[in-house]
Amino acid sequence: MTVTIYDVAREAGVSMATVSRVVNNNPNVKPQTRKKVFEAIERLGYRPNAVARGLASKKTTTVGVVIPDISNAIFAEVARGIEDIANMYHYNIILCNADKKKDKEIRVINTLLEKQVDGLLFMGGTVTEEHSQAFKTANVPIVLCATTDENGEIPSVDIDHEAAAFDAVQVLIKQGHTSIGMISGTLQDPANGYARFQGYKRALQTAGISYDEELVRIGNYRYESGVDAMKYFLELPKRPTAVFSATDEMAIGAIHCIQDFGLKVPEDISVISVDNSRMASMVRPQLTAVAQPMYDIGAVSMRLLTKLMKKETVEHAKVVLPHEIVTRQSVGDK
Amino acid sequence: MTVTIYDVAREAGVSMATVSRVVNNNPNVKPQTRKKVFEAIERLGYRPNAVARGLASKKTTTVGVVIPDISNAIFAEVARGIEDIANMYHYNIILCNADKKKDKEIRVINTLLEKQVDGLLFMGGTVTEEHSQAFKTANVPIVLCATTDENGEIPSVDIDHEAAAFDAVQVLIKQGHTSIGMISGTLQDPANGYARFQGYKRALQTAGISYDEELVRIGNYRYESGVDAMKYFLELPKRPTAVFSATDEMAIGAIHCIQDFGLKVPEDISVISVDNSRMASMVRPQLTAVAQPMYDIGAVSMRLLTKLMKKETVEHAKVVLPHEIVTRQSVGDK
DNA sequence: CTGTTAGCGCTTTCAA
DNA sequence: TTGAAAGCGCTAACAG
Repeated sequence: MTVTIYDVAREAGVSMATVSRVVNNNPNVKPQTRKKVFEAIERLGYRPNAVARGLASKKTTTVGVVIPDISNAIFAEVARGIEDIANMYHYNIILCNADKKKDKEIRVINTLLEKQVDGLLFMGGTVTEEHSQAFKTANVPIVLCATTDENGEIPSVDIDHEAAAFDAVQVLIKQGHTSIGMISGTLQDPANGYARFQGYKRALQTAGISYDEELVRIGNYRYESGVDAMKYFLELPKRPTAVFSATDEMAIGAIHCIQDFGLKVPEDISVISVDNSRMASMVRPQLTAVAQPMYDIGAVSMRLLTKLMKKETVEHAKVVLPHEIVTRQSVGDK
Repeated sequence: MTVTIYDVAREAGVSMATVSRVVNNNPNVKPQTRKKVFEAIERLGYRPNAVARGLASKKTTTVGVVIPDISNAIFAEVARGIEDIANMYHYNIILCNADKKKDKEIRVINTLLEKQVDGLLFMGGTVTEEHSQAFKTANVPIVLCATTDENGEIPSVDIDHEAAAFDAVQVLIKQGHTSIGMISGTLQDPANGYARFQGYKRALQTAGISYDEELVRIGNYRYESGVDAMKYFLELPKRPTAVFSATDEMAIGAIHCIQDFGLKVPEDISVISVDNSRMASMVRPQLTAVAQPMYDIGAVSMRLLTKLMKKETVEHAKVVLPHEIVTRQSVGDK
């Protein structure tokens, strides 16, 4: 039924070892022999069995990717960066959605490890003690992607979320705004939630603006929650003149909410966010945002993982990618 | 270093076979023995090696997924449907982007087959003879996802793209429009391109409207190409009063182009599309669209694949999922 | 209910 | 430059 390396060996009149060498591009094979083997392979339609190879060589050329939700544009972009680089280095990726749920994350990490992945890319919610524990029992390298661990022991690739938020709010402040609302993610989320909120507070503080908790609403990163948060702000007796959103999608919700209310962006209210997904230029007015290089985060973390898997020494196991402000049309003077 | 089933057997004072039974939930094990084994597993921190298991059992509980581009929202949604169901049936997925490029597709199909996936989900451009050939040499089931093959030999899950387009254009016609532009995908793309274009033409014909090739522009599914196409229409001496776009994203580009031009949607020009991605409700006016159930296409195709992998007999190997019109605000009277 | 024993298809010394 | 042979860690008859 299935053609094995042994069949090829017999057909070509050589040993299994020789066929193996040919298949693996080992130079120690006489060209003539190589040719014979290739012909036999062709004739028999031989297809190497990667599972058997994996068992014998203890390498699967497969890496595991734990992702919150592939249907989220932001993560999908990271995934694409990962896959492109993986592909370049001849790795395949096993993708697992874990929805930032700790239990699910731990479960898939173990499954992935059972499948003998050569490395693991983890993109999730908080990295708890339990996560670290699971990582420790893996004897393959792990890279955190778009997250970091508190104690900074695990290699990671991310942006500085706090600074990104700080910079975004600074843009608003520079335009003269002093009443600045924030649509935040859950504070349980260390990167997209908590850190960005901290950046917001620090920017306010630096500018000598007092923090008003009435001006902070927690959303769930989705469009609708941006709409809801904005609705709340608009009904405030003294509503903010600018809003900082933790994500593009909520920002777009906010913009539409403002427009539906009969006000204009940025004339009446300015809006800025962090992300700069493709959607940012797909709204009117186009969204000014701090760009988070999602594709690069994926690509760089995969590249880092390849180095780790090859046991190359890496100087910077904690890489912080730069973010930048992309000025479009949603921010104006106070 | 690594603890194997043999180590567990020794530790528990039983044979490998018994450990294997315990690990695989085989009922033929005395509860007491089972307990002993579990304790040994716990004590040693044993983690079954899925690669060895795969080699011995000839099953990897892994399926391959060939996808055009995971960073495209539409496909990401399908992927999520696939993964959710895969997960439910204890399969993992190896994800490969192939950008609808034939060579790349063939290449990843072979890699996936080498990795001994238990089944394959193919989402791509055209299914050529070469594809069929590659599928034939696989001795695992294949399901086409959001595509179909011409001769209809391969199981598949998709919507009726021609009918979806027909229905969309009908909506416009019913509102009295007779001058209807189309922003199409490339006609090389059988499903999203050609079929939708055919549906457009048939709707026109059915309504007795003559086809005018000036009113058809080919885009690349992206926002910008929607803008460009619409710009072209707006400059026409006699511009259309309604536009049918093959995808949401191009439709949104068209809407913004119309608005930037100083006209209103739907008062001046109506816009409808096929997709109904989350973005459809993230524009003003919200987009009326024919909904393509992407998540379901993924879920159903994965479900179908599980049946095929279990060698269950399936009555309908060609499933056509229903589409529906989601009326929002972008379509009005002529 | 449990153990013995062949493999699964390949890589990798080691020797020639 | 090539071959022989010993595993890799597990499953799956088969026997008891």
